[in-house]
Amino acid sequence: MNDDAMNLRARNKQATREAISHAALRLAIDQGPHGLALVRVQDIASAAGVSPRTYNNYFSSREEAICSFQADQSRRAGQALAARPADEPLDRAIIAAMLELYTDPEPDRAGLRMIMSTPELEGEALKAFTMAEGPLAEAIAARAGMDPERDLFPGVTAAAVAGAIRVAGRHWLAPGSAASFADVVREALACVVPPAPAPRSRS
Amino acid sequence: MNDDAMNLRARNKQATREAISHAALRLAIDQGPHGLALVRVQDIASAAGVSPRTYNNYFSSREEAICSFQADQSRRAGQALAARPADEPLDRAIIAAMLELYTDPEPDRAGLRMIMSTPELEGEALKAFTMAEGPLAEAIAARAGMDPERDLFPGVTAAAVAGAIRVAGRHWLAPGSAASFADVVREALACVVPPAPAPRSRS
DNA sequence: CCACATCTTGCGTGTCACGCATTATGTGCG
DNA sequence: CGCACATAATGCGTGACACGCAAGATGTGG
Repeated sequence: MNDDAMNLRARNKQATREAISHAALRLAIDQGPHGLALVRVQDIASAAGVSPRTYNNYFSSREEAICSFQADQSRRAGQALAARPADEPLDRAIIAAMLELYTDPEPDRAGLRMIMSTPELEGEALKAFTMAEGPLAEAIAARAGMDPERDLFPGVTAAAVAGAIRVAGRHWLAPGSAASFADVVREALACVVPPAPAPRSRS
Repeated sequence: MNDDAMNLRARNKQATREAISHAALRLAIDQGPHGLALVRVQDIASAAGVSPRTYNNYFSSREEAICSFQADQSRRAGQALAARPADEPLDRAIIAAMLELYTDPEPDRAGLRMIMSTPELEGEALKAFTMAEGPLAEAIAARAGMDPERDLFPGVTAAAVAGAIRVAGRHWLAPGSAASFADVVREALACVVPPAPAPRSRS
């Protein structure tokens, strides 16, 4: 009961959080990448059914609210990789994990285009994608038997993977690309993922 | 004469721009990563010897002003790579160019630490490092004989390189790292730079 | 059913970005 | 050598925002 009871409150919080985030992204998409300034905090709050002050209890900027979904997704990158079977080679594990995480439902083109090609959102969008790096680096280090504090490989590889997915997204949004997002991500990751992880420990 | 005359105006602009940026970074460093909110626009403007309104003619946020130096540096990444001899292999060219650009004067530890480990600056800092990617991708594509619009390799590699340098910076700032920044960057780039560029064109 | 914790809300405040009009500072030409 | 023009700097006013604070609403547990 403790769990259920606590979960009730926690889920209310989560629900309003998602309501605000969803409303913010929706309104932003409606106005398009060039009219983001027209999306007022008041609009987001009322669209989410909360007070403007409450909105500010969950997010401290419009940008943060709009990119919240992307940020949450990136935060799961670590556990996505950790969930892969331990005997899978690193490169295959990374590719499989990232495909699961980012292409399980094909991303919403409008939403992704909004957060990736709106100048005012660039900073928050980069923060959102970069949030994958920490957990990813931990998971990579665990797999390669390295110390993420001492060895550069995990952190650098994580950054490369996150960057590859970001570039894949940009490419997928570009006009004239008929490929599925999964194919683009595969091709992008193939450029940076080490076929042989070369798990040398630091000298 | 046209050049000199025009240069006078342009150099005045550049000078005030640098004055503002420098003052902003200086004040931010003085307050430390935890007191950025105490750095008022008015302070930056008066420290730079300009009006607060003028400050806002050059930068539209404190964060942008503080990270301006890093952004300018990143913007030169493309030409740094393009300036390498054409017969140099891609991996060596990238490493040499990045070492020139980012380690020619060893970075200022206080400044780098400020922009890399201040939460409020994270978005702008990422934008600053990411600004290297576009020009870098162009230069890589030119070297590999690829089309940066169609092939993913240039863009992904550029993102990986920028990410590697960012991670190298973080590692270099961590306590207990006695290595020079150049060594850290070398080691980081070794994790992502393709020893053989594998210049296959897209099917 | 009641005391407590947590969430929501309204209000006030200080800061900020920016449009607009005015003044100062270079620029090029007659 | 000035004089018309372009560009930059400044002052002012406005609208919006983030956030601290305290009161009210809503669950939570005994």
